[in-house]
Amino acid sequence: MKIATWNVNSLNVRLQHVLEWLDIANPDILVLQEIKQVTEAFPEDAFTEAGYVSIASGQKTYNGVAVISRSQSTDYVMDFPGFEDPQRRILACTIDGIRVVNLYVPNGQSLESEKYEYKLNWLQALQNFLGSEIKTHKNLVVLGDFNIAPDDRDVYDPEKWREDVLCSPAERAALKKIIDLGFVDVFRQFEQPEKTYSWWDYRAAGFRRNAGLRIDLILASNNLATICEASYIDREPRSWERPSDHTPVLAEFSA
DNA sequence: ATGGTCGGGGACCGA
Repeated sequence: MKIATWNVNSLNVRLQHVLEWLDIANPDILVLQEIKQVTEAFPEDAFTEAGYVSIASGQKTYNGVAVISRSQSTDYVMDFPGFEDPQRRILACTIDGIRVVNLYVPNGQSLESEKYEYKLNWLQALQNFLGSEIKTHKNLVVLGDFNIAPDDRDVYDPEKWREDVLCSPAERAALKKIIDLGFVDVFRQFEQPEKTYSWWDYRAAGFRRNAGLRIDLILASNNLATICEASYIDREPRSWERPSDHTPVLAEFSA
């Protein structure tokens, strides 16, 4: 079972990249963020032709999440219970007995911004939701664009980013509380090359200089983590023409 | 700086 996450920064623009990558990587499940289109515009037929079923939760212009899978998905959740939010940032479903939670965590903009407050509130709602999900689903995988670099190892220039959004102590503490519910950041279960990132700024030749961050994560429940056989980042699509600023992150599970 | 969206210029958003 190969599971992947990719923030595509507009599926309208990136559909051919996604189809090409599905053909190369052949994941069983691919979750997407920032599809930036209304649900009705989601290109379901293109994924059907590629041999996948899909489900999307979109909105105009911003955000939007989708799940593409070889097997049918069921039991959808597209909102945190009791947390009013017009922004489409979560899509939970069950596939082949695995509970999959696809996330597009708010960016936060800056530590002084109201969007940062929204980010922290959103992370609290996520923690509440996952606290309940993990009780009912032994095999749970939570993956997506977390917009948090968990550790200084995940930042190309930690000193520069120390008190900045994506790296601030409050965000990292919120992530730790979520992981402490009973998850493993599976990428760190395995030996990895130094300076491995999942996002690079379009500006100032970020990718060429490898000035990146690891902010796209795959958290497996402790039970599921025991059958995780590999986790890695595929830099290739970031080198394609007119790429997303993120690249796919993968994990492989036995059975 | 760069890229996407909406809209028809330039503001907003991203990380």
